[in-house]
Amino acid sequence: MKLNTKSRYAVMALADMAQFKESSTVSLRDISLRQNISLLYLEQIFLRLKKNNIVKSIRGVNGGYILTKNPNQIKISEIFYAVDETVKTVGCKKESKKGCNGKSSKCISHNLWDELETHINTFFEKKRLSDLVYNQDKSRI
Amino acid sequence: MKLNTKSRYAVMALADMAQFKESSTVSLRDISLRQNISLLYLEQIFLRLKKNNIVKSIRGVNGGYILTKNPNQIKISEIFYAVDETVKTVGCKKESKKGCNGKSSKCISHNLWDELETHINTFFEKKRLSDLVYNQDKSRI
DNA sequence: CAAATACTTGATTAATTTTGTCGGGTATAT
DNA sequence: ATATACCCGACAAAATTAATCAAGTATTTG
Repeated sequence: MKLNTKSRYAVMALADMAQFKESSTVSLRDISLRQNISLLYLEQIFLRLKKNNIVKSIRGVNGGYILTKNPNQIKISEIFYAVDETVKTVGCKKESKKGCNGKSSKCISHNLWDELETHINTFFEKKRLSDLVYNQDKSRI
Repeated sequence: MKLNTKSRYAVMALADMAQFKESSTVSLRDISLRQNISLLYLEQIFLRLKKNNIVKSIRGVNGGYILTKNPNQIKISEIFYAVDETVKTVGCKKESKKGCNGKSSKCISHNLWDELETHINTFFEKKRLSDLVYNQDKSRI
């Protein structure tokens, strides 16, 4: 199982914003430099974050992005949802008539994967952006 | 985050074996038919399971594979380890001198991903093959 | 012993997904 | 005006996953 960069970068970038929000807006260029993430890729990610109302944008010189809520009100799960990251553990489509393996029933391990999905999603539901910002200095290298 | 088929098939196949173990050995051909998994792909998977001592093989006619332990002694985590499935949430190598993003320190979200990894691995450590076999009929379609 | 079954192994290919980049925009402050 | 910075769809490169192929070896059974 691997977490993709899109969701990882999204969280990193938002945490960065939460941390460096002295100025009202934060430009992607700054985030790009500080977090070492490609600017063009960040743009792609922030379009989605904006569509999902996690940030709002201000155009033009001195423009940038602002968090729409307090970091303690932003769940990691929302961020993941915004960038289309979902936890997929089962092979079969839930809607499909046929079961996981083309048979008429659930595959033998179906329930396990369902539990796993719930287990992971619960983690993301509990965690908030603020958990990163205020704790991240606790155990640096 | 997506679970790959290799680990999913491995668990399915082993659960199948645990369930249909009337005869002493179970052939991959049977598993292939029952679980709808490519025989050739199964062979690849079982080589790894064998190397990791989760099954042993008997060649020739009436041959097949046998679980080396009781299903209640086989952790899902061992199975995953055997087929090289690991949970990877962080971008940076743990050994590398440089931090996650080429900087000298851990990235801002590093601890979160570490926690996530632990959270998922704990799940796999707790679950055993027997949990699948004896429960799987509880809520079939 | 011949034939069928079933495991063994490394290499290679096909398919998919991820990870970006590109090119052209538009809005705003100075 | 011009520089900055967001906006957006399409596209391409890279990596990974999933699966197949080819050519075996061992064992049972008639």
